Amino acid sequence: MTVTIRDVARASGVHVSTVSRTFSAPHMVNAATRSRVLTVAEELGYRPNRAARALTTGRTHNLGLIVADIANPFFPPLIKAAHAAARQRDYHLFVADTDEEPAAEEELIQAFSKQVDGVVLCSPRSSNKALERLAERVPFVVINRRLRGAATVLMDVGHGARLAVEHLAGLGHRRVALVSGPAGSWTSAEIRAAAEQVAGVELVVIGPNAPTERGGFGAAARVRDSGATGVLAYNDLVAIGLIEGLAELGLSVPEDVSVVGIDDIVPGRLSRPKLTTVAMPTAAAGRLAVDLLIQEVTATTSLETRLVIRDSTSAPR
Amino acid sequence: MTVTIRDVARASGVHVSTVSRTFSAPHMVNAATRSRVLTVAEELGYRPNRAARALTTGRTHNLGLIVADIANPFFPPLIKAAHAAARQRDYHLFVADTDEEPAAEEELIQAFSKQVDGVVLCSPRSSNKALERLAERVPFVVINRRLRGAATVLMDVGHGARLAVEHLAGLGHRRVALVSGPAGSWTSAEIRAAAEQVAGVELVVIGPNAPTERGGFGAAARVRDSGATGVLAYNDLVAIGLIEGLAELGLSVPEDVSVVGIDDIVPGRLSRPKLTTVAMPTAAAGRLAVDLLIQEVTATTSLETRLVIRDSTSAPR
DNA sequence: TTCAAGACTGCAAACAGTTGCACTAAACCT
DNA sequence: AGGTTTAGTGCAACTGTTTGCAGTCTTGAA
Repeated sequence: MTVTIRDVARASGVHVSTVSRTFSAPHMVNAATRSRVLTVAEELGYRPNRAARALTTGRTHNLGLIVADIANPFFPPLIKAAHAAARQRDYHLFVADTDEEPAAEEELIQAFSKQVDGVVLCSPRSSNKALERLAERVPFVVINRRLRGAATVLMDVGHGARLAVEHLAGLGHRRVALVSGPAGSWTSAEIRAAAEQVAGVELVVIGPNAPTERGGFGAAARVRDSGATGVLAYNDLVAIGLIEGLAELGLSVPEDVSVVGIDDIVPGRLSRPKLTTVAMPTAAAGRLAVDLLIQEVTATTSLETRLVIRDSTSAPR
Repeated sequence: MTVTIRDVARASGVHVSTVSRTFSAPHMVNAATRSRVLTVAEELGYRPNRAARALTTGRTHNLGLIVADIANPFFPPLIKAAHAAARQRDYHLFVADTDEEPAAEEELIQAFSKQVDGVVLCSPRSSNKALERLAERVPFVVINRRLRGAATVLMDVGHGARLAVEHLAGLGHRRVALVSGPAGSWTSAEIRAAAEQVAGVELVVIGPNAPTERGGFGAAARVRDSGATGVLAYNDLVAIGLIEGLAELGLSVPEDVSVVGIDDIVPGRLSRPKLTTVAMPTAAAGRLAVDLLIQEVTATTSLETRLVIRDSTSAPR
C-alpha cells in the first residue's frame, strides 16, 4: 500500500540506488535524472521511510527530551524551544515525563537509546554515577546539573539569586529569609551559596520545603516569626504559596514583606501582586541543548539569568 | 559495537529466529531455551531495535501528539496524561508544536506518518477537508473537533458554559456579557450557542477577541459599557486579562462585576481573585485519545465538564 | 587518435529484526 | 503398533534504504 523507493525507481526507469541518492546525496546524480525522479516521487506521494534509513545509517534523526513533570509550568517553554530547534534541523522530538521518579529516568533513557541520536535530560534526579553509566549507551546533554563526560547547560541561578538579594538590600531590607527548596537540589544549594555572599543583609534559611505552592504556604508562619522583611523563595510557585500563606496571617505583600521568586513562570506574571522574580532562560537552554546534541559537541555552558522587578517588592515599612 | 539479535543467538547456541521469538512471542519457545536466551541477552545488554522491528511489522510503537502551543497552559496537562497512557502500553510519544500555524499541522502529520502508528491532533486549525485527506495516510484521533472518519474526543464546553451562565443567573445577575474567542473557533461557537439557551438572562456578546490575556484586557471597556454585571470569558487567560483591565477602569471583581473563565488552567487557580471557571477534562482527553489510537477504535466521545466555583463570582451589587 | 579522468549509474550486500514454512521429535489416540 | 497431532526450532525470504565497488560513457588533454 505504502509507496517505496522501488516504486519510484520502477516508475522513473532508474535503479533504486539512484532514487536513494537523489534524496540523500543530490549532487551525485545528473540534474535531468534528478528532476525526473523528483517529479515521479512527488506524483506517487513518496516519502523516505526514516526507520529504514536509520537501520543502515545508524542515525534516526530523532531526539529525546526527558523532564520531571510536563505539567510543571517551568518546563513547557523549554520543551517548546527544544522542539523548535529540533524541527528546524528536521529532527523529531520524543518527550517524556518521569513524574519526578529517578528510576524512570534510567528506564526512559534505555528505552530511547536505540531510537534516538541523543537525549536531553532536564534537572535529573538520578545520581551522577548512574548518569555516567548511561552516557555510554547514548549521547546526552544535561540541563541544570554538572556532569563530567556529558555536555552540560547550566542556568546561572546563583547570579540571579545574588541580584535578588542585592535588590532587597538596596530597598533597605536588612534581614531576609531564604525559603529553600528540597534537600538534594543542586539549584537550591547554588541559591543559598550565592545569597550568603551578599554583604549587609542577615540571611535566615527556612527549609527544606517542597518546591510547590503548598511548600510556600506552609513556610509562611516561620517567615513571619523570623522577623525578616524580605524573602527570596526557591521558585515562583513557592513564592505564590507563601504570599497566600502570609495573607492568611494578615500580612500583605509588598507592604509588610517583600517577596521575590525564581523562574519567571507564567502564573507569576498573572498573579497579584505580580511577582518580582529571577528570570531563568529556559527557552534558551532548551534550544541550546538540542543544538549541542545535534552538533555532537561536548561543552559546558552557563546561561545568564536576570532579575525582573515587578510588584511584590518594595521598601520595608 | 551495538549488540544485535545475532550476537545473542550465537552466544546462546540457537537460531536468530528463536531469539526473536523469545522476545516477541515467548509462548512459542520452550521454557528452558527461553530462560537461557534471556539470561544471555541480559548479560550482553541486548535490547531489541525498534526501528528494525518496525520495518517488518509495520508497527513502530510510537505515537505523535500535535498541539497548537506547548507553552499554552491549557496543553501541558493533556500532554502529560497522553504520555502516561502511552508509556503504560510501552509506546513512545513524539510531541510537536504548530505555533498556531495550520500549515504546520499538515507538514507534521506527513513527517510523522512513516514513523508513528497514529497521531493525536488537538484543537486542529486546518480545514476538515485537509484533515480528511490526511486521515488516509495515518490513523488519527482529533480532540475538540468533529470530523467524520476519524476518532474524536470532545469536551462538552457547551454544557459547562450553560452551567456557568446558570450560576451567574442564580446569583442574581440579569445581564451577562459573553467575551468570545477568535472567529473560526468551534469552541467559541459551542459556548455561545449554549449560553444563549439559558432563560432569565440577557446575553450580550462582545467579540471576537484574541484568546489571550491581552484579548481580555482589551475587552474591559466594552464590558463596562455593556452594563453587564456578570461575564463569561472564552477562557481563563481572557478572564484574567479582563479582570486586570477592569481593575484599570476602577472596577473590582467580584464586587462590581463577576467573571467566570473556562479551562481551569493553573494560573487561574493562582491568581487573585481565584477564578471561578469551567474545568475542562484535559487529562482525561489526552489519556482517552491515546487509548483510542492504540486500540484502533473509531468512536466519538464527549467528555463532561464541570463548574468550579471560586472567588471571582458573587451576587451583583 | 589514444588514454586518463570524471561523471553517472547499476549491482548487491549490508542494516536488525520478523515470520511463513518445513522439519524433527515427542506425545497422543485408537 | 501405527498414524496423527503438537511443540519447538531452523531456514530463508522479506521489510525500505544506504553505500562501497565496479562498470559505462563522455570529455579533455596530450
